Amino acid sequence: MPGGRPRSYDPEAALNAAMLTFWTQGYEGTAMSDLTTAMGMSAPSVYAAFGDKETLFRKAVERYMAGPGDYLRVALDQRTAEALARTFLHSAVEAVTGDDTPHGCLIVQSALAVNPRAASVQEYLTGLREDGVQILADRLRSFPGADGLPPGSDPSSLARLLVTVVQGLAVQAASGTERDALRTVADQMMLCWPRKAE
Amino acid sequence: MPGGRPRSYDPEAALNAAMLTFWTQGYEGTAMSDLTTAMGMSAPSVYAAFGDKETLFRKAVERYMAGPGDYLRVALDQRTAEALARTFLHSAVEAVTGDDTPHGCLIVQSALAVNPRAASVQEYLTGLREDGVQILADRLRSFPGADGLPPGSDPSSLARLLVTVVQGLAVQAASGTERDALRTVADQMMLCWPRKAE
DNA sequence: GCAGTTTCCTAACGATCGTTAGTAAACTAT
DNA sequence: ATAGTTTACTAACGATCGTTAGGAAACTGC
Repeated sequence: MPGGRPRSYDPEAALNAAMLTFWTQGYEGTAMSDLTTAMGMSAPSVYAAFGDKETLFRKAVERYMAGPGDYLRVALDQRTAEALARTFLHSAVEAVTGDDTPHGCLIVQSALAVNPRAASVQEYLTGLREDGVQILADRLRSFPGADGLPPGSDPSSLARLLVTVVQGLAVQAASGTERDALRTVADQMMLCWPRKAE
Repeated sequence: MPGGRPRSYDPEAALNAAMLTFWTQGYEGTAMSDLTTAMGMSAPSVYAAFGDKETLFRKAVERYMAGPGDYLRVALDQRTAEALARTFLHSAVEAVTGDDTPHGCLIVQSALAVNPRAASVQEYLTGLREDGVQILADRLRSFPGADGLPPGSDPSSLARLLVTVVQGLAVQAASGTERDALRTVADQMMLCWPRKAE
């Protein structure tokens, strides 16, 4: 089983560079020439290794969601509904204003301003975000007794409100709003999170 | 003073068509060919009448903010802080899920996924959104006594929270989330709006 | 040495991007 | 009619878009 010419790039590092570029500029705002420059590869090598632009984008999104974009996971591991909300908001703030990463959220960044030609990408991303709402609502419902929401609260509505706030945070982070301002938003949101009357 | 050949288009209607196109596809997602088709004009006529793409975009934004995008104005006219918040959220929901208009917000739609080449457009839109936060905060501070916020509340934080929620609403509306789901988000937000203890 | 295999890159593909000469057409005033 | 003025349109500009032939280069096994 012969070996052939060895690769001159690191696939992990190349995919990471592609992810960072999409994260900064969004799907449509990123040109193949931007990607080849960032990845340090020629265009034919990119196509051979990762497929066309949309396929590469989906791989970059998967990597994002398994890494810096996985701020939902930490929240789901919390033991009370309130801790879930607080953790979700604050880890989102940190994630969208990271010192070593682009500001904003790759998913939100690529979801808007979409040309009809890229409709399949938009649908893909919308699905991911709606999945998030569902997962969050299910988890809010799952807490037993005192760990859960106070009686009368609507888990779906609260889940969607949380996701809405996080998307707004992502918009502002991408526009340059300071991390501290966004922390204040998260705190303000938690000030009015529903609690049991004591 | 001679007249010359008469115009064969209505400048008002043409600018309106351009606004709707940018609203749907964002600044970068809209090609000049999309605009000429929607406006019913040839490219040279568009350039003669409105200038280049960025100039036309700014005129479209001005028109948007004076018309369907002016949901802040109604809120500022309210007589209490709580009514302001409620009106802002609900008129935003209606505006971003209009039956006769594209879904989403033109400003948010064009603010993300921006190629470095269009940086000037991004700065312009960010400025508009930060202006909104400031205006909202000032108005929240301006209500006298019982009409205003309860003691201990931070007008700036609440203003930014409101804008954050509205931006999240715009993201979801553009992605196809139903109007009723967004109304629920607005209601849920108002359920936890700070009130005086009674 | 010589196949066989895999990756490399230069160069180009057709399509579309935003933009603009250059000219024909339609009006008013003399 | 004719000159003057304004608008409309065809056709093209150079640049960039995403994508791909086609062939040289670098490895393994014989």
